[in-house]
Amino acid sequence: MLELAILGLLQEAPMHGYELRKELLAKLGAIRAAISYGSLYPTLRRLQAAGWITEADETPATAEEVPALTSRRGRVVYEITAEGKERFAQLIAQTGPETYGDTGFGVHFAFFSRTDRATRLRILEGRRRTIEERREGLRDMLGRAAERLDAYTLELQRHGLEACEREVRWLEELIANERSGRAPTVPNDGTAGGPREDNSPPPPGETRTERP
Amino acid sequence: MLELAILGLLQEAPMHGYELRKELLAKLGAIRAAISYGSLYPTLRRLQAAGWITEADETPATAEEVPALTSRRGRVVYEITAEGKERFAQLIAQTGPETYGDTGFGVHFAFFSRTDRATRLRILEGRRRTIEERREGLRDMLGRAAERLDAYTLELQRHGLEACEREVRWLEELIANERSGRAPTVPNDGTAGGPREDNSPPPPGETRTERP
DNA sequence: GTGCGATGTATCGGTCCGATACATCGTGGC
DNA sequence: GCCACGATGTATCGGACCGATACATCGCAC
Repeated sequence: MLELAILGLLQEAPMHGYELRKELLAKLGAIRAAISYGSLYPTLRRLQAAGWITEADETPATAEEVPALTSRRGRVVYEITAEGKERFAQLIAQTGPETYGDTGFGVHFAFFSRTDRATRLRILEGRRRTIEERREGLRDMLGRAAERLDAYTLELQRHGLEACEREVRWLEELIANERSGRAPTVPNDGTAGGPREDNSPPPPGETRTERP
Repeated sequence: MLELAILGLLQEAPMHGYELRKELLAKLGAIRAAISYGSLYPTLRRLQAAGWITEADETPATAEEVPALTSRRGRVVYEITAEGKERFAQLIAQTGPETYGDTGFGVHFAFFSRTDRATRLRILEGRRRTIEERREGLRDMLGRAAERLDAYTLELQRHGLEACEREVRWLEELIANERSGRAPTVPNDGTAGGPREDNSPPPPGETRTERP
């Protein structure tokens, strides 16, 4: 998952580790509370060894050429390679069971603007399926095994069930939106690259319910 | 986290690995989709090495004494020791940052019926604090950095924000309930003819010492 | 001039997951 | 009669990720 996220972010701009982590937190903040250096740096080294990213020189060209009086242990800026972009495209398009788990789905979703619509639909429907199954499991639990469990455990299940129902509804909305031909690759800054088959308004956007 | 859950479950009855996993899934189904044997069995061995659980003989005494014609690779039933109960009490009472994360909170909550009220309140309030901070982070993101992010990422944040608001409201309710001396809001009629020794969900309970 | 928080790179031990292997048991279909 | 198949059951391996920790530089407030 980290691999996919790093490759995706480096497609927007070259970055060094610290920056990458902040962007990761900004983009995935809704689904992951933290990204550890203990997984980030090893992953970067792995990606570099695979040839998917490379170190970029950081000399801004305008800077005076200060030679290494201090050994200048500076930041290491990474940029994605052509093979890296290919790898990203492959990872983003291939779906499996792990694509529908909480983290996997979140990461894939965060890069939907670089995903073609067919894949987006496949992922949204797979996720819906997964959540529906989880929902049914919780319903069974609350029905059949209720008397075996204490009130707190029951309340936890009830809350989980509600979250499932809510997410299914959210997914329905997103799926309907994709099908109806909206669902844009949003024209953000000029950094092109993603698949692009239409324009027009964002996902559900303003179709909010309640919230006084 | 697994350690805590295993110790908690074995306090209700001795169990073997397979059974333990099913009970774990039943109790934690709302917060964990799966429990892997790859973590369960090593943890069991660790707990046994620490003296917190032991293997129990499984011979039902009524069975005919069939000697090992087949090597009888049977199930291994574990039961908790006195030290294990002590360990559980210590783990359940001690709160730290990891107590307020998604998994940690869920596991602690699932064993609230074995937790004294002061600790329950401490955990609920710590969790609320954590979620409130996550919520503020997402709000900032949606406010300040909105134009840097594409529509899908934004939608993900929005959905995450809503989930945070929802959970905070849920926690408020639970906290109010704890303070007022009631059990969690259970929609079902009580009357659970508890098969277990420890079927007192309601609040005024203190930590108990069962097993005469 | 010095303490301190942000920036920045890096490793280590440990937890947990997913895949895999393998063996037993009961049941229903042929 | 028998056998395929799914449930039960124990177990290991490699890999992903986390949390703690270490250390070094920079700007700035006091």
